[in-house]
Amino acid sequence: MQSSTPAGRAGRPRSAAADTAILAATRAALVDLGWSKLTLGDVATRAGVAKTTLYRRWAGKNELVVDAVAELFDELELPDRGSLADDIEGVVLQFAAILARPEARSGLMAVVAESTRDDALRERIRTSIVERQKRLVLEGRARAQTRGELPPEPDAAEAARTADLIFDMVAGAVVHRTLVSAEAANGDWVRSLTQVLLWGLTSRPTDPADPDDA
Amino acid sequence: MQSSTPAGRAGRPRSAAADTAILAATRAALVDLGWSKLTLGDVATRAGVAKTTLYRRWAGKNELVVDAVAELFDELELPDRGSLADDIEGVVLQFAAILARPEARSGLMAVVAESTRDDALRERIRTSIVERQKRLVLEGRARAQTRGELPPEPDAAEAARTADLIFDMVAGAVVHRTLVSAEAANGDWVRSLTQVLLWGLTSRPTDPADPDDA
DNA sequence: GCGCTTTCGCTACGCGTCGTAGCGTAATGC
DNA sequence: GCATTACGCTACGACGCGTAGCGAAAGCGC
Repeated sequence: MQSSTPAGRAGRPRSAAADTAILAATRAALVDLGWSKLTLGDVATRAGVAKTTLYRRWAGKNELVVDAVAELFDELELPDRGSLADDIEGVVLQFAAILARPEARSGLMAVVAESTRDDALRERIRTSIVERQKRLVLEGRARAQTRGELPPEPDAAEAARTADLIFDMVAGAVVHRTLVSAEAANGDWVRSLTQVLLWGLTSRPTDPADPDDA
Repeated sequence: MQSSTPAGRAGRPRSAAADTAILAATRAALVDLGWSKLTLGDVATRAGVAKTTLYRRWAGKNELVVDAVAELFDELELPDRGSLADDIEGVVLQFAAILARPEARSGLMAVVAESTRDDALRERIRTSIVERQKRLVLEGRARAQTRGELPPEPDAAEAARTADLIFDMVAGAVVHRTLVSAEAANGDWVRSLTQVLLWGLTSRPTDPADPDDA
């Protein structure tokens, strides 16, 4: 986020209600118009605020949509379903359900596209969306380790690399399936994905990062 | 593509050179300006053609960029490197190299974003990019089967589903790694990815699509 | 060669959005 | 009450969009 109380001092405080109204209006506009036809003037009208107010809080369309979309992914949870496989399937289905919503589809990909030429924007996406949800991988692994389904990781750096790999594979596969291949990430598909992932991670006889076994 | 000879009959033929010049100019503009600041007027100037000529051939920015980017992915090849693991690593590294180029980064993600609200555009992407490169998966699997690294697939429908899953996982993971996580898909990472994928696919004791083993 | 057909380059236009400036007003803290 | 900041509103120049209309060029069939 970026508002709350600006910092220390006096003057009229920024309306917190305006923030939520603007972000909700942005999502509504994404549903109705999509990214390309979304205009800040329209968002301002929907939110019931002046266009200048919007520009005082966000630098432009990119930053606004990042914040509007980021809130969607905070819904993700990782309830204990008893096994690592079921945990993975559950969270992947949640992720797929979010990506099925039009405000997430068009908004997320568009800002990622813009972020390829805007380092500040990419960092904003990373901190407010990606890194924020990487907790799910860490939590799931830790839970699986206490269950005994995964061995403890002695090397912290290697553990971090593996977590990043898993995140990229899961998130990337679901995004590619739903947005590029344009097919639903239904139960069957998620089960297959989980199967491949689980077997690939658990049945390693040797350390894959070790070059002498390749 | 969409031009060549319009169809049957007389009149001045469309300049094939103009097509290639326009697509090259589009990629150059993507490098210099990115998707959002790319204008069709600028592309026309770079290509040395009139803006009206451009509109006679492409409906808009989306279709133009799809065609311009699609040509990049036709470079992908699958040379026989002796083993399935090496084949996978080779093609993934090629794919990553293409995605490292700025014209592919911003262009591809942007049109995918637009395609979430434009079925015709999504179909254009699928036929001219996605389905076109799925050949790599099929070819790699066939080669691995003749090597004896993979068992033959009795069920054709199941084989197609598996190929789609692999494609979504590989393409999605590389895209997510390079564009969202913004880290290079270098040799170490590709080896880890291949390792997980290979173990996940080969060490299944039973049919994962069969519900009675779940 | 000659005419028919289609493309091409060019200019000009109305339309919509952008992002900002300026001003008066509203809501706080001290 | 007074300084300070946020807000709503209006107006503005700039720019890209996508199209229309024109004369000229480049092929094909005869």
